[in-house]
Amino acid sequence: MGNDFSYKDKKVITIGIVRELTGLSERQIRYYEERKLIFPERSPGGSRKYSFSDVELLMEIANKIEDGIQTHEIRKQMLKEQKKQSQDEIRRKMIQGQLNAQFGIRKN
Amino acid sequence: MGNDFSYKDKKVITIGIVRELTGLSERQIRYYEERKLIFPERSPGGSRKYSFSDVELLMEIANKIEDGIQTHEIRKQMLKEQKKQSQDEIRRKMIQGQLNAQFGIRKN
DNA sequence: CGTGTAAGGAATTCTGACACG
DNA sequence: CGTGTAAGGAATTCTGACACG
Repeated sequence: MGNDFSYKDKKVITIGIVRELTGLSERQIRYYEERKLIFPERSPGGSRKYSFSDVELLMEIANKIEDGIQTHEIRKQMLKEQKKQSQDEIRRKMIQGQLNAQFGIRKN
Repeated sequence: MGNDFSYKDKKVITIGIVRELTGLSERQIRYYEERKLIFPERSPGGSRKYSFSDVELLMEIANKIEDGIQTHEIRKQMLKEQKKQSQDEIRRKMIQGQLNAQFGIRKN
């Protein structure tokens, strides 16, 4: 149910590669984490690991920073976005649930 | 024309992550490269970088090794596979070319 | 043939801090 | 506030070689 995720959300990219992909400095990338805009995983040794989704998100963040939006403001925007998305998710599931109840379970 | 590739073929994964994803030792991963079964890119400093496709390929290789197939044999199989695929690609393009010639250019 | 390992070095990453503003 | 930088240390990766078989 739901394509969920495959490669795009696997946290496998080290910060040096992210630097190359985004053009951001490691300092910037770590700072955005400090401001709770991005959430890499960690290797056993402590190295940060990012996903392709994270890379995309970092580029969006960079754009907003360039537009003069502060990290605090960006964070609020992102939280609002997340809330909207989870509500959509709930609606989708409720509708799907009703369909299943009426017509039986089928994939998708 | 052709979905080509997106994330799956981007070489962004370091050998330590590949080790975790595949369960292979770094020694094994490097050895399969030495035997020309896998072709990582390199960072400026010399570190190997793999794609998700590489990870999948490594797991197939590992299976064959377990079945007692030698690297040299695996390499021959892979070359044969590649030849078949590129021939399919050529046929596909020729047919597409004829269609374009008769009915004009359109996407896909 | 395929893999483990110890060796030494180089590249990569980490944190906390100072600086500027 | 957002970012650069030098500092010191730790984790990561690299190569070439010896070993076993």
